[in-house]
Amino acid sequence: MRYSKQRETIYDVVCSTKCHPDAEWVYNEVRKIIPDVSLGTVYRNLNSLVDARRLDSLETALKEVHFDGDMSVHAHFVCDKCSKIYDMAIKADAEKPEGFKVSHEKHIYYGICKDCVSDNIK
Amino acid sequence: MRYSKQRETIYDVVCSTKCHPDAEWVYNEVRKIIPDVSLGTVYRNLNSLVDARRLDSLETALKEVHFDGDMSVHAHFVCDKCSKIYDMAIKADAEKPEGFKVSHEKHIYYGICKDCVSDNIK
DNA sequence: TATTAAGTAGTAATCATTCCTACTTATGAA
DNA sequence: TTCATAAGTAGGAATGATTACTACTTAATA
Repeated sequence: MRYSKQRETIYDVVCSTKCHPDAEWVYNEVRKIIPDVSLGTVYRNLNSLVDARRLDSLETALKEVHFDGDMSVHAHFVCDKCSKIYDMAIKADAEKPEGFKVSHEKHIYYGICKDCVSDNIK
Repeated sequence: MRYSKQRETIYDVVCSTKCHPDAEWVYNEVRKIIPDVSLGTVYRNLNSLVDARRLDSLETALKEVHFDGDMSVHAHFVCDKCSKIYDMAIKADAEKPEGFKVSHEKHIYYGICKDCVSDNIK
């Protein structure tokens, strides 16, 4: 994989936020740095960065694809109400099935986040 | 939610297989029972069954949506080579932070399955 | 600095999924 | 058992996120 300014900018943009952005958000941020970047380039590179295991992707209940530059093994919590995505620590890691080669894993919890729970009480 | 023959047939079809089918597969199976069922009806009911927590959905690395009638908490292993989906015992659990209401969870492992690993050795 | 294969911008095409409309049916009340 | 009505459906059109295509550009290597 050859160096490209576009790909590294896309990578930096995803890594510099904790908001778990989607492709459109990344596109808009990258345009602030490379105004004529194309949306296709953003999609292509997000995918190749995920394939290269430099980024992670996750899907919300609404089937939106979001990206995460934090490649440490951790879980996500997606709020069904406000759609905010939270990072969560993984507690236990148990037995691996014999003969299967796990290359990466996704742990997503869905529900109502702290903020939305307290909004309901008000 | 009112009874409909279409919805119950769709539910039965998903529950009667362990293959974690996608919408198209369900559509073709349901057509064997209700020949003039429409694809829109299959999509609408798969979604409403997921919303009603009677079915589960999961996405492969290729962003295909698959369905599962087994609502017990378990993980999935998706083979990056043959795309087969396996059921697995839960390996990882997250620290559920105070105040968050978890309604359901997804645990997906990606990699190479036992069969494909041994194919490579041959 | 010349070669070339990988990468890009811009735009067109794709296709899984959703939306729309007129018709059908389950359900509960009278 | 009608009847009213709101939920559900078939069939087809529309949507929109993502991918594909093409001519141009650029990184990497000799």
